[in-house]
Amino acid sequence: MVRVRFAPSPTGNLHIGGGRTALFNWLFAQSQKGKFILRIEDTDKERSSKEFVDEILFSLKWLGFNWDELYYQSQRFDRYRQHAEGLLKAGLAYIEKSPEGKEAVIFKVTPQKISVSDLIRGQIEFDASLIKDQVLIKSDGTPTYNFACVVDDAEMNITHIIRGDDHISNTPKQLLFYRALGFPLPKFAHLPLIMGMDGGRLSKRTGATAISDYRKMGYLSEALVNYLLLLSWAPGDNRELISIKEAIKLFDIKNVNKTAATFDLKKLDWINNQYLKEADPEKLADELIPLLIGKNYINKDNFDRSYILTLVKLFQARLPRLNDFLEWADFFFLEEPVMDEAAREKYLNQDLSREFRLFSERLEKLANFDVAGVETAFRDLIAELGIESKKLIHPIRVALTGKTIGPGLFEVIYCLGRERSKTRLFKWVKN
RNA sequence: GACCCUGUCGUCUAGCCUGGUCUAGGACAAGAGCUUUUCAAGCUCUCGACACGGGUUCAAAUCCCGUCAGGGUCACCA
Repeated sequence: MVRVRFAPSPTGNLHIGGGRTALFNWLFAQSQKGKFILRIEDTDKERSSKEFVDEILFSLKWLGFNWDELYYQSQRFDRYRQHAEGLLKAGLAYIEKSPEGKEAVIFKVTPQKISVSDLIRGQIEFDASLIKDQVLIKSDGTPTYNFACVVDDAEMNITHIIRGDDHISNTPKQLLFYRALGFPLPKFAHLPLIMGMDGGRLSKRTGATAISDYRKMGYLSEALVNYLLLLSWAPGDNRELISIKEAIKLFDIKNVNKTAATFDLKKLDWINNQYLKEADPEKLADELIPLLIGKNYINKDNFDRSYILTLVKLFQARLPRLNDFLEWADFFFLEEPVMDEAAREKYLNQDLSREFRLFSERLEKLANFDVAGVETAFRDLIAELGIESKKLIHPIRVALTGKTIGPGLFEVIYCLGRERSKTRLFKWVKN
């Protein structure tokens, strides 16, 4: 039975790299019908916090990676201590006293060649004579990362260790512990790192790093997972949009790339838009409603859900991020549209009083105020005036929305309603 | 600096294992155009890569060696 684990340290939010490591572990477990274990590595009491634990758990759930078992290293100190004692008795470790008289347990490294067969990279050779003796138990009584990690992975029967590239150099040290402790060896797979657009480490300077930041910006978890998946794996048939279900069927750890990948927000935007197009408007509305309330665009206790649903449908196909709706559709919620000055300059710097008045009259007289009716009213008017439709369509859009871009004008007018449309047009009519 | 990993369009990648079908395919971005209504949507087109040098071979993106470049690790942090 395959058992993998994701072992974050609660010293910060779950970041993009961690999310991707969790994804590949979870995916591998699913594809092998194995178990996905979550282990919180909170041995550093100073830097760990409950808030980060909660945040990490929340983000993992949001991404859809549910775990089968959950452990905390802080609750297992006796296990590490016990194994350290064993190594001490076996003469494989020794005690070192600090000037204050505190004792640390140190592992004696014997020079030797060590080789690991990595599922992604193949054979990797190390020379243990370059590795110095390793601390197992620090003088404050807590275990070091590498030691706790080995004890846990062995006791939790982890069969495959899938983790970031940055752990390659920890591997020989851990291997030495496995041998000394007499534990069977798991298989290793080291994932390539994710880099920022500047080629360096993904950092806050080069963009958001926390998974939760992406959630707050309006990325769908399915889209983010799809993007992360593509960052070092491909199905091989040029497809880019892959549901997690398909990924489970197609995934093979051996096909994971070896090269570090650069995180490209533009591509994430594209993928997110693809998912937004197909998303259930009801769900999108659920996400948006609290945000609309927060902006005072709608009243918490009294709003028209079906109206919001209509607007979501109008915009969802063109949004890179769901939250862009707040800005792009603001004119539906504000008393007056926020006017883009450049747009006003370009389209409303002429006297269109006559045209706007005539159009308003047509809207007024409309028997069926629907999208088709609005369009007919408009087409009839420009035919009568003998002008090109674009001469009037852009100014009307700017007058109604304050923007030069947006959904089709007739749908906008229909959703805005007869009265609001007329009122906004009349603002530009001179008597 | 030492050790380790990696090197295909600006970016993500297919191809590499099992050399010829690769004058290297797809996607994002960028540029151009179309869409008798905009565009951040849609459609079409264009630009654009095998890091470099040797070798093996009839034949190399594919195999071997070297160089260079990028990244990672060298904590009583995880």
